[in-house]
Amino acid sequence: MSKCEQCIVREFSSLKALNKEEILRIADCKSSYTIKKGEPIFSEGENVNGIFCIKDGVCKMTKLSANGNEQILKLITKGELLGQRSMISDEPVNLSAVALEDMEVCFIPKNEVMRFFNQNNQFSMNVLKNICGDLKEADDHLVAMAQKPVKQRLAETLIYLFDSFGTNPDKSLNIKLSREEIASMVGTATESCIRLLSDFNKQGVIQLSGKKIIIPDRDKLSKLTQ
Amino acid sequence: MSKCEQCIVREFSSLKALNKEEILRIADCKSSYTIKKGEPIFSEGENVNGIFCIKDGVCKMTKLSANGNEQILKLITKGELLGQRSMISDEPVNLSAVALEDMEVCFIPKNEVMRFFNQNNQFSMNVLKNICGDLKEADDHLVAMAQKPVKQRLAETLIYLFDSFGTNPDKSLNIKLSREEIASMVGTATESCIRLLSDFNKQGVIQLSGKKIIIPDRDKLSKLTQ
DNA sequence: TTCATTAGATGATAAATATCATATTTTTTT
DNA sequence: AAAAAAATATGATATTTATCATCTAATGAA
Repeated sequence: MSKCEQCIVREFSSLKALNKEEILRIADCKSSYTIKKGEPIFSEGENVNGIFCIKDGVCKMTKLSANGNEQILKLITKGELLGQRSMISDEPVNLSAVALEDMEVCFIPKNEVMRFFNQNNQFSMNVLKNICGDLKEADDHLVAMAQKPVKQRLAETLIYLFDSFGTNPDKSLNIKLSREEIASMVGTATESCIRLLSDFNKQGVIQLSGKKIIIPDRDKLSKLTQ
Repeated sequence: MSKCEQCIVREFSSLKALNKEEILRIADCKSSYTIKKGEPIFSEGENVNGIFCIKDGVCKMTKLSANGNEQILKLITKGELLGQRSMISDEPVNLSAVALEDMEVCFIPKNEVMRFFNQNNQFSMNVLKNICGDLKEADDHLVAMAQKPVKQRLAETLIYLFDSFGTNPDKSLNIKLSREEIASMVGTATESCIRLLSDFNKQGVIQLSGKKIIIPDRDKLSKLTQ
């Protein structure tokens, strides 16, 4: 069992506020899991009772809409925490987390996290600011969904992927998503998404090569978001 | 200047965690304002540096989309607080608040609120839980916007208004909104909104009488949301 | 009250998006 | 490697939604 001291999650998340002693305590009580691509870390409605540290890999945060469609709200990647909101609200999680690639995660039980939360002011402030950031993002996202047409939303989604995951040497997006998954980020039908990608390709804003999406010029694509 | 002790905001908001002494302190440092219908309490991008208590009246929380349309994200009514997220993130507000009717509000400067925040654990926990609730709501709302057609979203909006503001004796919604405002809650064109309201009327799910919207049977309307 | 202005309503039409069908390509399984 | 399955692509069409035009009703100012 690792000591958590060198963990990337400690480096990048709210946990950076914890001191050595507190980190050791976590190392003691955490449990580690490997999640295979396609498997859930948790599912909408579950009682999670703790938070997950994403040590490696990427997952999608999804919610089933009433008509059975899955909406992807965001992607979470290594270094981040999952389940903070639900832990604080003391409610079941409202989103599912599903691995997009094989993942390494750790679980820290609620009572431990809440101990730090109550005794370490910097930690609780970090968590709070994180959630505030999520709320702002959610509001922005909501307005885009309500007001922007599919073409603009698709462009925004591609920019989001570019900014969050960067590109490979060939400038293809460094995140593996099916067209169906991109569509459910955008909030549109898979065929519409494919068609628009194809249009972007013809316009020269992106290049499609197999299922790879190449973004030669971020600015050019970015213009399509407004 | 009132003493805040009997204030409805104290009764219903996070402020209920404050003790008598703390409330007196607020009474001392607060400033009271009357906001006329149509006027903003604050606007997107402003540095607010404190929170507002809504003593009376209702306001809309809006955000301008890139194409110049206003989206109404939610309505805030008496007893609630405004500006918590922005104060905690130490950022300009990301939404505008505009009075839908004449309002009574009080402003509490940031340094005072933060003092309570740091010294009164129950208060900070209340604020945190509030923001967590907002985040959950925003996620749900986002999925509805992305996945549901306009007709369903309109029905949801009417249900939201019914549940939040109730009805007059004639079962008309007890909140005054123009068709344009309803449309910008739903995220659609004003004409489309009017047309659908007219359809609902013909279907007998609602009744239109002047600009009043009468909801004789919540359940019947509720069925249109799925 | 009367006029002017704004809000609401509705038709006609255009544009955006979804759906269904089917072909092609890619991936997985055998 | 071959066969099967799944994902991607694209055409045809239907449905949804927006836009523009025009009319009517409601509201506010003189």
